[in-house]
Amino acid sequence: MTYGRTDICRYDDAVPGQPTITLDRSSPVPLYFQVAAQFEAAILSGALGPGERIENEITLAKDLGLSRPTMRQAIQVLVDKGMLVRKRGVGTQVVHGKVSRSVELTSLHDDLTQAGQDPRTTILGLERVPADETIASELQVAKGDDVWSLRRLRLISGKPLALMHNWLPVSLIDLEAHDLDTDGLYAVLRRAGIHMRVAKQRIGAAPASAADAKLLAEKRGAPLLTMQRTAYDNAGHAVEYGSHRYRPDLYSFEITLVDR
Amino acid sequence: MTYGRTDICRYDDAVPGQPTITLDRSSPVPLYFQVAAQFEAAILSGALGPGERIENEITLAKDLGLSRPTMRQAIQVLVDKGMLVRKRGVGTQVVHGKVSRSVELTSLHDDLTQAGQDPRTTILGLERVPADETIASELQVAKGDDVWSLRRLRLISGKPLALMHNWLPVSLIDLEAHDLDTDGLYAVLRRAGIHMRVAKQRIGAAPASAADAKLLAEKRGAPLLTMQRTAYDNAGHAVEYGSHRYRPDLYSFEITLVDR
DNA sequence: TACGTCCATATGTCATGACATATTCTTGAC
DNA sequence: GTCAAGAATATGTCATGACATATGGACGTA
Repeated sequence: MTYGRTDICRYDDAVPGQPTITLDRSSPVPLYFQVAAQFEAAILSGALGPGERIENEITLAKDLGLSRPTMRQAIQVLVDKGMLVRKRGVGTQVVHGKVSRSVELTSLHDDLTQAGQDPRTTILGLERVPADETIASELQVAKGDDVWSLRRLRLISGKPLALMHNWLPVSLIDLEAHDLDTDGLYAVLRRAGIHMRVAKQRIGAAPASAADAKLLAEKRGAPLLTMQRTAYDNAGHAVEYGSHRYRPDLYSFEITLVDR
Repeated sequence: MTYGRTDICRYDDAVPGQPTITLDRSSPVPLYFQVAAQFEAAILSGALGPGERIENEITLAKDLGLSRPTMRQAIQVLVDKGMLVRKRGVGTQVVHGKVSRSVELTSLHDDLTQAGQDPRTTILGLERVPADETIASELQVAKGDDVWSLRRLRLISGKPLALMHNWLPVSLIDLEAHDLDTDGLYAVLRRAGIHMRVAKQRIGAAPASAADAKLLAEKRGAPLLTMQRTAYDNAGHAVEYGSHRYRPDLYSFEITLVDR
């Protein structure tokens, strides 16, 4: 059997509950990713329920016309996401418990948009300022060097949700306030060809200062959820440092941990 | 060249900065894991500094007598941990910025012990109680079924750090208070042959209640960091549900996110 | 009936080989 | 001297094959 550039392989499983997988070998999207995405969709849609076992790797690979390593790689993607659990000698099954999207390398704006909300943003300030000790260290620039300072208030359904303060190296990008009105910071960076690769976050809690309280419509001293994040690009250079405050009644962090 | 059961391969690189890797093919520890662990040690010790490039996969594999997929798998472990960054056509390098241990599937007790602290625990209560709606749903048992209810106060250097409330299915294990005096809950579970595989956490903030405040030596209404966690074992069954409160001046969560 | 052994099953680990593609450097032409 | 084409390099993806090992059930024996 020979595969042309536009071959499409379909695999209709007779077993009820097993999803229908479609492969497009002409697509630039890797095969393992195509398989993983379709299994993920099946799990999220409920076609594959919690605890349900999927076909074994070898059979799946054969039916789809793939090698076992490729099939394994596809399954591994979902195991890493905490959606599937492998049991040696037994098989692979969907995890119990409701599957929720885990914390990924996205901005708050992305998160909210994907959740079907309609986030709005007020720019409180965009200016170039000299980096203090902390900012210089996080962004790997010299103390006193100019950096962007961006302060924003994020609103959801008209209610203030988060107070965000970001710092970026001026060498990286020319920020314009009107770009940030409609899109999130990360969307602007992506358009400029800057892609995040690694980020380190610290999540804590702190009382609202008088200024915080006024902007977030809370009382002074009220508990706020805080997050500091430093993000790095492909080259490993610091791209952004942010210090944010969230209203805890409107926002929380969800994380899925997988032991390997 | 033939490998016996006790062969030891060593690889001394002439390039400064490249770590010395020792392989033990008689060990039950997978080869890729041995390689990854030694690279990780080299990075954490500073022998491999931020931004430093490591040898390419093919050369490394050849020098160590491994296949490329195995070498790749070893590197992938550290890429997943956010310690290495791959750049196609260029090479693999250590990420910039200080490398910190990311949030893993460990308990607070494990975290503190590893950090060289000396955590102490006070058991506030250990009893069997009927599960309410929330607990029953999280632990996948019927509402009203008996579950363990465990309340503990964690202290560090004599200061109260966290107030922890855990629920576990009674069918899982027989909990004894004296076991929990010295070790953490997760250590007790591990000894009983119960291994966590996946956990879902939600991190937020809330004001201290009067009872919280008294136990944590804070004022009523003071901000507390909160975390709810449900952990699942190999089989995908819920093992533990916990609702915890932390003093934000003494504890925060650190997370490393990696985009793939 | 209870227990232990054996076997089928499915994932875990590892080797070899091949081609695709992004990146960077070098070389050559205008 | 500058820019573009091409070569070198290194990771990304995929196929094939083999053996190791944990799990669970079936079968046989005491």
